[in-house]
Amino acid sequence: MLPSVHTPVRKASVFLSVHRSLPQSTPATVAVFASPTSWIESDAVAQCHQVAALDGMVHVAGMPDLHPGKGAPIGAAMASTVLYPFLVGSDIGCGIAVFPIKLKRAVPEKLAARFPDLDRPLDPEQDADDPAWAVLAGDVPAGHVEGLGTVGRGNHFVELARVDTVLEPDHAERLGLRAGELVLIVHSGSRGLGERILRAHTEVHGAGPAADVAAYLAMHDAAVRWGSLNRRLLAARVAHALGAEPTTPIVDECHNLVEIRDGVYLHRKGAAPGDGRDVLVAGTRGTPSYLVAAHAGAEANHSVAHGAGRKMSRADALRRGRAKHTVEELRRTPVGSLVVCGDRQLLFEEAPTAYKRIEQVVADLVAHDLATPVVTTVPLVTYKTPDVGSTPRTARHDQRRRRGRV
DNA sequence: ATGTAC
Repeated sequence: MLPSVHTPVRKASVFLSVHRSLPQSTPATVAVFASPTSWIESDAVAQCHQVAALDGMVHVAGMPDLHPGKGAPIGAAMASTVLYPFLVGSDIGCGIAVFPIKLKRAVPEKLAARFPDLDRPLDPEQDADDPAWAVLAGDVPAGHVEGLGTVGRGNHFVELARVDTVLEPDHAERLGLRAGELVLIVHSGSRGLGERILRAHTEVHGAGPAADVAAYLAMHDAAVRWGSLNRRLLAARVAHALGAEPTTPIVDECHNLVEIRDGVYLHRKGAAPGDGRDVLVAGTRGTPSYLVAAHAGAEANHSVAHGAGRKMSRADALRRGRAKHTVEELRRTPVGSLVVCGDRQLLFEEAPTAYKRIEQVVADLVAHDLATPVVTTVPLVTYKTPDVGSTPRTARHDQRRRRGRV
């Protein structure tokens, strides 16, 4: 239920709340694009108002996947005359890309076993014949070679999915998508690079504005390029391992970044650019995703949701999930897909029940005229982190292996 | 979400 501080305003048949945060010389507006029945935590709305009270803030738009983050809400687009690095967060350049992939047969059990270890960085010797290297033509942004080709943790994943329902046939055709065809969906960011950039700022300025905007933006832009490059590396790596040709993405939008738009800094944290772009709104490890044509206007800060959005904190998902689910039912989902995840804790944290219903999130985007669904995709194999082998390993061994030293 | 410290 939405907190009482919200003043619901009926707009046609949809719900939208717009109000001002006081006191401030030029008060910022807050708008949350969700229906009254959608699950939005009051803590997340409170974070929107905290952000709205910051110096220079103009407008805060909460997406239907809005949920509380560390200091700032996730699923929000925040326009300000001042650039705040913490409103982008540490995973600068995180985004979701969609790559067509052609496979003769798609048996989840067989393909799951063929996924490469995406915790291990690309190795010049071990992966010498990997076509992923071709993606690296030219310089690596910021010279950051560490972690290239790794997917990371948290909500990041690489998923082999099948195009299911085609809702906009002409648009789908333009993207080269037909029902039954396969895609790789890659959700990953700038790994250690973005984290390093935010930390360098935070150590000196905390949650304050960027002191040297040009310097921050130069590093930020490199992290955004690094993230996109890494998604291509990941897709090429997986395609190679599955015996398919690497492809270029038909969709690749970054949902953690800042851009200069209409003369202000538009920070996006878990909000994808929604101005005439195609965006993959990720479901969960066990539910469909929606590829949408986004057409969000100024009131939504030209943004759309980036996924289902967490309904439970990681701690709650772990505690409640252990009582509710077995590892087996999380590894084999209701839609028949497999989840490759050797980390039991992560499996519970990322359980579909820990997330909002993607159908409701997309319905909210549609109701507010922010996006039009083009196709749905259904997972076949979702890769999170390597399956644990039969040989017990020490934590130190796992750490070394992730860094490519074993 | 992250690398690192506990």
